[in-house]
Amino acid sequence: MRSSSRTTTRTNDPERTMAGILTVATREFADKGLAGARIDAIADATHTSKRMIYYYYGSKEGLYLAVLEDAYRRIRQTEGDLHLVDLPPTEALAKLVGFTFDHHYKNQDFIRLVMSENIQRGEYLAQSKVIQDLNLSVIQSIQELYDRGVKSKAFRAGLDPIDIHASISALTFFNVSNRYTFDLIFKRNGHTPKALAARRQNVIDMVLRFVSYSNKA
Amino acid sequence: MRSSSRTTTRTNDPERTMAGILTVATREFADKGLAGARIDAIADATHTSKRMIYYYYGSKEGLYLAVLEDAYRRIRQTEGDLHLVDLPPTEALAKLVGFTFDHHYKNQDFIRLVMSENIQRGEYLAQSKVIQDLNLSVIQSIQELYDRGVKSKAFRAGLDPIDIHASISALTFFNVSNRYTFDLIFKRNGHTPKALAARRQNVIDMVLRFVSYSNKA
DNA sequence: TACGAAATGAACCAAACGGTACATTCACTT
DNA sequence: AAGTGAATGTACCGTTTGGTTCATTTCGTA
Repeated sequence: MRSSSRTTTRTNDPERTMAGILTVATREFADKGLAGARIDAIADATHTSKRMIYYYYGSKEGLYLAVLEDAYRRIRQTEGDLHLVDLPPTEALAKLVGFTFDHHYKNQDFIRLVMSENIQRGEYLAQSKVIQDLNLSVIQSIQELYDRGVKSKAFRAGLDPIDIHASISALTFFNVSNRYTFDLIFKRNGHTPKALAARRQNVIDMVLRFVSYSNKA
Repeated sequence: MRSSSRTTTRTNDPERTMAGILTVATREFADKGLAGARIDAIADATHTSKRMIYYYYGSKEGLYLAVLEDAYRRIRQTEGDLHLVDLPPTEALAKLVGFTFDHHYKNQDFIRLVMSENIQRGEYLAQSKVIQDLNLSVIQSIQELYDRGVKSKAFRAGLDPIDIHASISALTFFNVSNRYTFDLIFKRNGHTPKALAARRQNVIDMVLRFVSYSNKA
């Protein structure tokens, strides 16, 4: 006696199954971290079963790694085409910072995964062969843009593009990563559209003033 | 038949027991996060037993909350006496930023706990009655120092002390919180004494340039 | 159209884990 | 010195959880 009358036509669709698992798993891992995430919870939220998770990803950690890699891959994809080369250096940098700010804000899952990964001392990121050859483009963009700025006397010389990137990341990442503790301690809501816009502008200003030769306005 | 010959002299020392548990638990929670931490692991690393953990702290979450509160309490204690009032505004701000940078670097456990807490959306920090009335002093310091700076025309007007604090926190926090993923992706070691000193100086410069009226030097 | 590999479902398992029951010992008060 | 509540040790328990076993169905292909 199985599904009595109905034709039970099961359709095999491995790619869809895998993608479905990955989507659900991303949410769960971003939400709870590796240790806090539950395979059963992921399975339940999927249109498939726990059996399939192990069939395709082998283990909880395998799934986590796949999620991590996919998250980085997606982040890389949306970056890139900002056409910074077409803009004068100051505007280009402002655009890059503003974009990064928005980008981090829109990809909180990614931020949370990165936090998770840092709590585990980068253990899984270190295992990934895929991830470690991708973020160079950002640095190249900054390098190119910075060199132009120095040449045109808009920027001061002697700065390290990776250091500039670190500052941009820090300011934009923190805005998302620490929002809960920060807002709680200072009893405010830093994520109203208004507060967010103000913070965004200050972050941009901060970076511009850091690289600028002089900083009026 | 119990410990056969020896006198078995057990010494009761509740305060020591509690403090011991807290110390070990802090390390474990900072290391693995709330979900990743293991009560058995904490118990084993203690000079006492799991029974005592529940006797004093009630539950895993009770212990975690105690750890969180204690960590914030300790951070607050070491802050405070910087005597910024005695310094001219620019120097005072530089000192505050530098101190915060070092302070975060020296208290990585605290950083990791805060990360953990943000992954859980501040759920436990929100429960704490103790924590939420402490960080005002930092803001007051910045406010005082900033006002002096504006008055002496060293700083430009119109900035928000909480926003300045956010920037200082972001730059110094990120340096610790994201060290693993950052170093991995950029294939470098940002935590040699040399790299650290350079980064520290840049962070200070960045904040000073942000508030400065003009920024030569 | 028969065949075999890929894909899927349902039930099950052993270990890990948070938490507790029960008995015992310490240390302070009177 | 007895009595009492606080403090501690040992052993145990029920559930959760990552992972698996076994059987079945799908579907491209020979």
